[in-house]
Amino acid sequence: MARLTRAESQARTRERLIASGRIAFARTGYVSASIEEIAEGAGFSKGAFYSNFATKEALALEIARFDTDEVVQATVTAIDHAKGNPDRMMANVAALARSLSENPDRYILRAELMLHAARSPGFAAAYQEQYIRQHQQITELIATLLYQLNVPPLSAPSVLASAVMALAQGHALLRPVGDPSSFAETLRTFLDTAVHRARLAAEVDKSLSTGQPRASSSEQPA
Amino acid sequence: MARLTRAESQARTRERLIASGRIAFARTGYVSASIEEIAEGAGFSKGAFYSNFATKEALALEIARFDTDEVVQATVTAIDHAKGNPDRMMANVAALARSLSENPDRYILRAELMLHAARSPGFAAAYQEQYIRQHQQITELIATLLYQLNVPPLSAPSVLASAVMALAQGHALLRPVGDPSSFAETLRTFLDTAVHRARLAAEVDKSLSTGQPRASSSEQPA
Amino acid sequence: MARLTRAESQARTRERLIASGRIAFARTGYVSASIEEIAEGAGFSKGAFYSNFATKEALALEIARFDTDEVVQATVTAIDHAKGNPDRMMANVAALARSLSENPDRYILRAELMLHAARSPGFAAAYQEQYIRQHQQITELIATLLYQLNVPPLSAPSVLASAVMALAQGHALLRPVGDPSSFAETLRTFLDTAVHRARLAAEVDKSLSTGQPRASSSEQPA
Amino acid sequence: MARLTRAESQARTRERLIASGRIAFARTGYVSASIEEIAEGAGFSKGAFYSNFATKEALALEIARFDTDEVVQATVTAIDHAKGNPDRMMANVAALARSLSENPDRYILRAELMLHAARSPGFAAAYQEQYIRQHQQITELIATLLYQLNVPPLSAPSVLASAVMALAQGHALLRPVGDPSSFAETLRTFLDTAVHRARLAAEVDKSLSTGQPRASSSEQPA
DNA sequence: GATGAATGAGACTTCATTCAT
DNA sequence: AATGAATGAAGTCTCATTCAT
Repeated sequence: MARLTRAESQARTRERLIASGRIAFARTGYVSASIEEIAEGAGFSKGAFYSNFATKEALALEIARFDTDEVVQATVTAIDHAKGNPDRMMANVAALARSLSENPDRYILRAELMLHAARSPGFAAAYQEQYIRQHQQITELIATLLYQLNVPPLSAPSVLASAVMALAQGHALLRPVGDPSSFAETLRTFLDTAVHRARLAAEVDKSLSTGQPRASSSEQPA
Repeated sequence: MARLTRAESQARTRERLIASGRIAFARTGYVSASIEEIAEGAGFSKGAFYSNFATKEALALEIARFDTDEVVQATVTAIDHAKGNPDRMMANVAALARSLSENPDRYILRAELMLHAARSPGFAAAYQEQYIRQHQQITELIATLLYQLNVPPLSAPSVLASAVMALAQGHALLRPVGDPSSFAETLRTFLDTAVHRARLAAEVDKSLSTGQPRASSSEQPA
Repeated sequence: MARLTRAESQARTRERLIASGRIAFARTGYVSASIEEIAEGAGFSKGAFYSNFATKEALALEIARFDTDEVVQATVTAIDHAKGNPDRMMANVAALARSLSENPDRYILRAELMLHAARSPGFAAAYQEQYIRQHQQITELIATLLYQLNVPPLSAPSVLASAVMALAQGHALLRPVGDPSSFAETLRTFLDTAVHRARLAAEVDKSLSTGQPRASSSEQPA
Repeated sequence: MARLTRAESQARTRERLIASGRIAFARTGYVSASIEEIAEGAGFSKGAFYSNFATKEALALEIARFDTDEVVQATVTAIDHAKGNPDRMMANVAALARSLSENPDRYILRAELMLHAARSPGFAAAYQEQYIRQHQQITELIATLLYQLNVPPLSAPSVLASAVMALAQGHALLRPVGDPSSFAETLRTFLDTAVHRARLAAEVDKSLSTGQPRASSSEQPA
């Protein structure tokens, strides 16, 4: 095996601590998760933690960065791989939503971080940067999707992005108290409806101009 | 002033502790809020707390009950006061959404409780009861609203209730990290759209049967 | 045995913690002495310590107060018991010096506190109050002594008080590095000299007026 | 510039660490000063520290040696430069006292070391060697001074040396708690008094033998 | 010789909880 | 019922020291 340089070795340590931290924060909560638990989960001592992060909050921030990177990357990929094809785009977005919401830990973790942000102004400011990055990317995803579907948006894409993010976040929190509904499902319904409506609208325009009757309006949900 | 009986006096103490607990849990977080802080906020000592609640979790549960009672009561009132009038119902629901989301502390508190539920099976079971009560009431509110608006639902009312609750919850969490969007606004948009669509659908049906042209489909958002 | 009231019981706890703290600070040093060590020395748990003192520094301050009280009290007694008699006063002061310097722990403790004062402005301000109390009392002791001995002072009594306190403090610190000299001895020498000089001066005055020779000036040290 | 040899380079590192250690011990205290702080102050890493000193205590010892060397050297110079002239000697001693006491850090540092000596027998033994060197040198300074002034000593010069060292040490510790008096001032007073007394004594002897009146005894302090 | 990541003991402090008053 | 002193476990963080690079 190739010997790791010192820098590589430390980067590995950091990565493991971050991974362990994500698990610990999600499982135990930001406040309750102990440095001991986090370090041990990564296979290190408490001291190693403090060699890599000044405080627990510093780790939380790094986790937020990591988490954002992942989501942004996945979003970019979803857009790029669709290559302008609306059907592929729909499928990609649905798959992305399912994949993200399939692991509720991500949203539990986010809830922890957001609650911490509500109490720590410093952390809030730093976390905000990450939030904005994600929000912009999702806004772009939505705008692209709507454009490709040729669907006039209900609201501005950035507002829709907020709504989508809130919905995903909220769903994850409702689950532990017994709510069986799923964000991916809800989103899927909206997407299908939007497409259906787009197609329907075109059809209606045509039928209006020819005087032919169309499908009943009860099939056209919102 | 009339002397309070022993029972009344204790009930008062409980109430104050519950009120203080809501504030403390929202401000400081469930884990970080100390019994001392809660008791002091109610004007009592730690001992008084333990005379009224076995543990911190027992208080959390009582708080959940209280919170649910408030929301259920407000929902019932919103339905009843509409007296079958769709416009009044629309206004009531919008007002309810605004009033609830105006105080983000309620949702911060709920996030705390939901996260705690994710870790404490006992608490989760107990909180679930409360959640179900709210969910049923909101389902009824939605069903009633849709019925009065004569709008065919996108999904089952109970699923819509979950979505609405998730959206409200999610929005509250997004705020501390800088998201400026508002749940009440989002909901309002949906409501208006739904009404618009309902009216439009009726008009379309009519125009179709008479052959008259209708407003362009681009005015029909989703 | 008489049952202790709650207040009495806590006062006892405080006293024991203070006593234990004095020992621990002197033996182990202010920084190194642990709350555990202090509490255990008093027969309590760490928690009991924090029920009585907010921080280690708060204990240090209480110790300073206690220490000052003792010294001030002893000084007052030394003055009062002399009842204006110069010989008794001399003996009292010498005894006081011996008794204080016989227990070097007091000065070790003081050195710890003074060093801490050099680093903690808050503590310095609070300790200063105690220092001033002692200094004033010792100034009074010295002024009284000089007056009764009818010795014109080398400097202002308050400056002499500083010198005496510094000397006592310094001697205690020199001991651990092997200096065998003693503050009490040094002070005794000064006192005897002062008296001797006072007597001598009177004699010289007399001899001058009668023309009788006196003892050689080489017997009159400084 | 000439390349430093390996040995020279290491000597430089040691010197810097010692200088940084003096500052750190004085500023932060022996116990609280961290190796990191010391190394960083010297522009090195912790590793460099441990390449030069086995433990923190080893550095303390080296610092003690350094400090002693400086004082001894200054004392020797003060004696030598006086070249037997009493007035110059007086001035030199006064200047030395002022220069030493002008930087209270030296005495803060010494207090730290002495307190550490009180707790570490090994360190005490080693520090004692340094103390003795200084004490002997100061004893010689005092003896020389008294001889040149032709003043019969109050006590043995070595005892006076202890007193002077204690006084200097004590004064430095009293300062942080607000004592405004100064060792240099105190010493100056003593020196002036001693000289005055020496001159006076000579005059008195003369006046006694001639029957002439002399200055009032109240001008002759002790 | 110098670096600094990692260790692990130990520090101060907080806090849910108990219990005598 | 209410108080609050005391407990003791647990948490965050510091730091002297080691050792591979």
